Amino acid sequence: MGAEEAQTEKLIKEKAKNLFFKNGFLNATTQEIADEAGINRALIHYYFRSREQMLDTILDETILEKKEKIRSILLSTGNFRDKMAMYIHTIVDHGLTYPYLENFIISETARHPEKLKLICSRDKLKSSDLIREQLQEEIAAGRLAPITAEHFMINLSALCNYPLLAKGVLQTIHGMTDAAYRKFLVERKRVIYRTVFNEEMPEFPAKEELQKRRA
Amino acid sequence: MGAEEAQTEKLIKEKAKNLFFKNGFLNATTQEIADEAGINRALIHYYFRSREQMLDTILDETILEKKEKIRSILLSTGNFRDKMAMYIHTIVDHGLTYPYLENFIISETARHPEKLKLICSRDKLKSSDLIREQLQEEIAAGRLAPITAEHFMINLSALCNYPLLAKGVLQTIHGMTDAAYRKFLVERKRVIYRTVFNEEMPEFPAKEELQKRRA
DNA sequence: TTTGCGTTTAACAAAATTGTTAAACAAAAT
DNA sequence: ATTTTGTTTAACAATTTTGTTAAACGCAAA
Repeated sequence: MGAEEAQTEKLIKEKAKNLFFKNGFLNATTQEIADEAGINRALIHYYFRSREQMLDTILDETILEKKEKIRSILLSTGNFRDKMAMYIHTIVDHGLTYPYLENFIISETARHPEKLKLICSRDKLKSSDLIREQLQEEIAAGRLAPITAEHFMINLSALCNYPLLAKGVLQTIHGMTDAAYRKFLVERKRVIYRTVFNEEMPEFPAKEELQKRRA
Repeated sequence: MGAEEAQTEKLIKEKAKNLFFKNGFLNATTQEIADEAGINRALIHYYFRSREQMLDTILDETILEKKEKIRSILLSTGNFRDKMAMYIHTIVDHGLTYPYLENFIISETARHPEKLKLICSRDKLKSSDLIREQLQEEIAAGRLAPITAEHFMINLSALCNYPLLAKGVLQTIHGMTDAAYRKFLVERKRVIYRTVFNEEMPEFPAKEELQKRRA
């Protein structure tokens, strides 16, 4: 053993994440997950006790991962616009991996509001709180039209997340292949920045810088 | 019967729509729907043959209703910005009734892509096609920063729909009651207009005008 | 009244999904 | 070699969910 210790458990989580967050199969059965991972269905119960508990685990992990990325950007030193550019990059790139994550959160928590409360109660500061001060500076300096931190943050979330959420719909309407969709998302980074700030996105953050952050 | 002819069928559809599109119970069972409508489960099969077919019916109806509203606005005569203001009003107001509709579409069609193709194939023109000409005029006249019709329309969709999609999440994070959420959505109409056009939203469309359109 | 028709129901059947258990298996420790 | 420990499996049981059917009901027309 040793080497394979948590191997299978990891494999199951990985494949489940793919089904739910990458392919948007919101109602994947334990059997389908087992098939995807090439293992027996009972194994899922061996490692996670129940389907429910496995779901909670992978959801928790994935949300935490994304939230950590966001926090580290919003809490970093640096000027406001660069931070926001970084935010856009990070969210959109994350969405390239897990386009349906937000969608999953939304429907999962519609059914189990207590889970959402638990998730939210863990971080004391909302992301809008983390940008409020710098945002107000920007506005005071006349570099940005007046807007509350909440609306600003929701604008940004909306512009970044919606194209991910609606992946299937957008691809079908505009007849995009997967490659075309990826290209479209990359374009969108600039569009989002322009829409929010009404000016071109600076080249920073450089790709190497992004790589570092992502690691 | 006569009077009660399609009474029950309508009731079932109504209640199902509430469960799915208003409350976000994406996996509501036929039993839950029956309970909600205060009728026997078998009735649902009597009227719709199967759960699947009932789902298709109410989804079709609701999408069509929303698309008709959008089309009538985009195809109406009138200047570009007023149309867009009307669009924002309409989408957000529709979302007050059915916040989880988009969410439902997304996850339903992730599982059954052929349904999405069917829905999309019915209208030959995408909404981005309907605004392209006027949008380009605005840009040519220097009243709007250059942007493709696709990105513009997706920006608008994102800003309008995301706060609806994420209703539960937003309410929980910001501790909003239902009343507070409604107020927030109304505020957002102006925010969206400002974000897209970088200027205040005109008072038009007047409330009466909106009422007429909605009817 | 009773006949007929659409509606509604309860009871049953079938299928799908989840959860459990005991036994087989493999690799490391004794 | 055999015992131990953790892993994997197949077979079974329980539950949930969907779909079917035959009979009861109520109202309108004959």
